[in-house]
Amino acid sequence: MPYPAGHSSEVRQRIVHSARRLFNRHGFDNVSLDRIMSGAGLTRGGFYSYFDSKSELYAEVLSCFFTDPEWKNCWEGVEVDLASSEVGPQVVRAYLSRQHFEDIENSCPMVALPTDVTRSSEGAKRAFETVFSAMVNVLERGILESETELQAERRNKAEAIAAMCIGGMVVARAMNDRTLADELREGCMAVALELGGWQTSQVPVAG
Amino acid sequence: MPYPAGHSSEVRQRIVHSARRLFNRHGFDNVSLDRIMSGAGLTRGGFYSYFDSKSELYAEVLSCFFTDPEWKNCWEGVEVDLASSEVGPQVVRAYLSRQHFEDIENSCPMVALPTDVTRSSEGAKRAFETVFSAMVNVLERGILESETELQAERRNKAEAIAAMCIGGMVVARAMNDRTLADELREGCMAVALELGGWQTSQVPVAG
DNA sequence: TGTACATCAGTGAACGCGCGTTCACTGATGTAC
DNA sequence: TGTACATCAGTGAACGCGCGTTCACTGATGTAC
Repeated sequence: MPYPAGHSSEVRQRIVHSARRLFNRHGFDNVSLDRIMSGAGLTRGGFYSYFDSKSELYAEVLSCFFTDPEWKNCWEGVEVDLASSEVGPQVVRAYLSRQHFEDIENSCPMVALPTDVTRSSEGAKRAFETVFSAMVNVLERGILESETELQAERRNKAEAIAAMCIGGMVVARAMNDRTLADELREGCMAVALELGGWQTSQVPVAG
Repeated sequence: MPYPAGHSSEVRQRIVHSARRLFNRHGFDNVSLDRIMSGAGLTRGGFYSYFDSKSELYAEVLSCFFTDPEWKNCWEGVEVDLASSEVGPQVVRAYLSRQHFEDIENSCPMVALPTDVTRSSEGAKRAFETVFSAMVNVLERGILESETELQAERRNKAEAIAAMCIGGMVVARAMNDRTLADELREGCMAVALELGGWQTSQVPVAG
């Protein structure tokens, strides 16, 4: 055993992190193994000691996002405490924050890569599903059990809020006009918070 | 003038349509000019008589979607009448329909290509913005003026509904499990219709 | 402590391939007479 | 009506390039003695 135990898993993680940064910015297909490996401090050839093919990385990058303890620090300045009863509005505010909008490299891959996943393998889609379900679970827990809402209705709302968060960010990033993007992002935030019962209706001040 | 007038614009449209089908399915970067041109019944070399570069096509494909009279027939079986007072719920139902989910080639490019646009040129982003604004305008007009809602609030709601429609479809397509995708799509439809004031709360029957 | 060694993580040249783009050419077209 | 011609839409071979993947090799490592 010429190399210390844990060496290989540490290197593997470095490759995945490098890939996530590059994939988030350029998509699956516009990133070469050269760039991924040099981002991890290695050279091209070594890749195949860790993965069987490039596409095997896709699912790995997705799965690691929510399991990685790092993700909670991705959107600086926005606290997310999974145990808190305020977790619902916290997640919505963090997800639709200006920080998350701007920080593409550390972005949630559901915002940066959804259509890449659609065109990709079953494994990547399964990983996407898991990440999405995790997000919906967190939001569902955050919806107050007050009123006479049935559980199915709460689940339904949580899914819709998640879709609005992801959709709002995806569309905002595809726009050219920053003002329009901000308006959309903040509008989605207000409506999502109201939907979850976390804030009463509030009209954004017209510029 | 050895070729009839209108010949060149007819060919140009054939190229754009071929490109739209292929882009929608495979993304901007995974489609070669060879495939686009042969889809239009031509060969590679002719492309540069119509466009300066491949990326010039991106914006063109996006802009043509809403201006093209074809789009209203894209999602077979779902009537959309832009003049109708029922246009709001009609657009939501059509957009989140099973047909639109399945028909990727004729899909709205905002669902099939949003992250490709994010990584693309300013021109493509401007075109995306225009298509999105058109959708928001239609939804806004569909929101009843009843109640004391201010105009800014209606606009805000229309944007949020559009983001939910796009986000719901994007995420549903990235999933592996068809049942989960259907649940999400229908859940978003119910919540979007309620948000627009077009339907009272309705809990989907649990399987 | 010091030396020889087996291991294997990582290297980098090489492969076949498909891409976007260019360009000299072809041949179908409407026109002139 | 028929023939010669100028035009230019479309062709397809060629270019340079970067990619994913392979593989014979290197050299840093911990171990044996």
